[in-house]
Amino acid sequence: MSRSSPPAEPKFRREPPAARREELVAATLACLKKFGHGGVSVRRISSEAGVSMGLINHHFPGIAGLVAAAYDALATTLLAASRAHALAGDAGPRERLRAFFSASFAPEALDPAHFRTWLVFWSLVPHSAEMRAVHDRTYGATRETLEMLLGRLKRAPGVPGFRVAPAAIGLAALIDGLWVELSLNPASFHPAEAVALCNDWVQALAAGAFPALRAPAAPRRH
Amino acid sequence: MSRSSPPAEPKFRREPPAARREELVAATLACLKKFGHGGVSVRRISSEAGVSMGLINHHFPGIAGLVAAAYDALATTLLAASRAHALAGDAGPRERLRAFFSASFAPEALDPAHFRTWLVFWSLVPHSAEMRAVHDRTYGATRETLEMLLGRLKRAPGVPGFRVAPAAIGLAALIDGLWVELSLNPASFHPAEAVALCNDWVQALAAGAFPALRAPAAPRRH
DNA sequence: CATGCTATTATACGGTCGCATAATAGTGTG
DNA sequence: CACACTATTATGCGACCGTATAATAGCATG
Repeated sequence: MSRSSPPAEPKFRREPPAARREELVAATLACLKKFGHGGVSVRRISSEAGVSMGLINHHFPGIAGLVAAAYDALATTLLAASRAHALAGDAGPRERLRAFFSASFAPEALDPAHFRTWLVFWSLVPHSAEMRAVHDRTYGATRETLEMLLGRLKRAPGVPGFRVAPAAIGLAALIDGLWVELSLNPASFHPAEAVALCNDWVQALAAGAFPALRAPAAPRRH
Repeated sequence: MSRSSPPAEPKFRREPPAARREELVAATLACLKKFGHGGVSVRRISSEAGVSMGLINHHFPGIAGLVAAAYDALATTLLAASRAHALAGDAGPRERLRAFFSASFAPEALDPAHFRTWLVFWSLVPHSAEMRAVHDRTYGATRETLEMLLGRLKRAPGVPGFRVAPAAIGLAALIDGLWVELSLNPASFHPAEAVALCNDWVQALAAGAFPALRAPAAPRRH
């Protein structure tokens, strides 16, 4: 019957390097979500991607470079999503910030697997210049987004001046700290409480209640 | 000459289990500081402690139990130190909180090796009931300490009422978030800025600038 | 000084790791 | 249709992992 006809399916498909790299990055993120640190493994990632081991070392200088690429991809994607969420529609500065907070504590952001992934990235930052570069760029972009949103708040009527840069640092830290604890123990407090704490922080800022953040550009008139 | 006299030094010393366990915990902390995740290794820890591999499995059910004991020991020690630092002398509530913040961003708290160690603990929490228990207890103790310090602030003259429990959650998150970012990139901002941001948060709380934290026990009179 | 308990050591086993190497095979080009 | 290019696979190597096992030896007790 079909014995003489060789199977038409090729054993593998040759893909352009860029596409294959994206596939490997996606597989890396999947493994990090599933296994955390244990997911940083050539064998696991290649198996997840459905390719052989050697392909990773062919497209990347090593597993460290692949993880850095994954870090970059995930961080960029998530920030873009939160940013778009905050900038959707035409709302006031407080509502936009509130939207950003809601996105930061949405169920998918509090997925334990997501936290696992992030911990892997963080633990690699001190050991790899490439990871450190990705972190610095990502954290800088987050701060810039918050500075943009806080800048709109600052220009709102009735809001006293404040130094936007350190304010963004403080707000980013508050968000991250709440997110970490909520990821470690979802029962510590309710995500809505986290959003409320962030909103309160913004309210206090807009009320000029943070002495050290008062703008030096607009010194007190004597 | 001395051929016939056997060496007087015994090959090892027999120690009571409790002392040996403490030694192993100390060696574990040293390895976590040095190697991060790579330090979670029977061989490395036993080598650090100067004992043989098997001793770990003799005194602990496995390496997970040992790490949990190390987590407990370190967290308890650090919190006690910060607590003592905040309660030293006879200062006002704001000064005590400031002392707590200073301890939280002191050079030894920002040691990269310390951060590495903490990341290992955090990454193990989701996978181990024992680690989770230690975290819950530790985080609860931290919150209680902050609640105690914030309680003193609340009772200070001229300070409007506020809900202490969620306030402690927010303050703990702010501290942790600043500490994480400072550990990831010491150049992002200066530790003094972190202290200033925490102090500002306390000032705003004492000024009643956090709407959602206003005490429900003193509802608005109509 | 002999004896027993057990803390401690030494070793072996099966497994996974990253990486290097050589062979294989898809695929565009002549 | 043959060829060359290289993406891809398959395999092997040395190192480390955690744990189980049996042998060793410190030390208290009689």
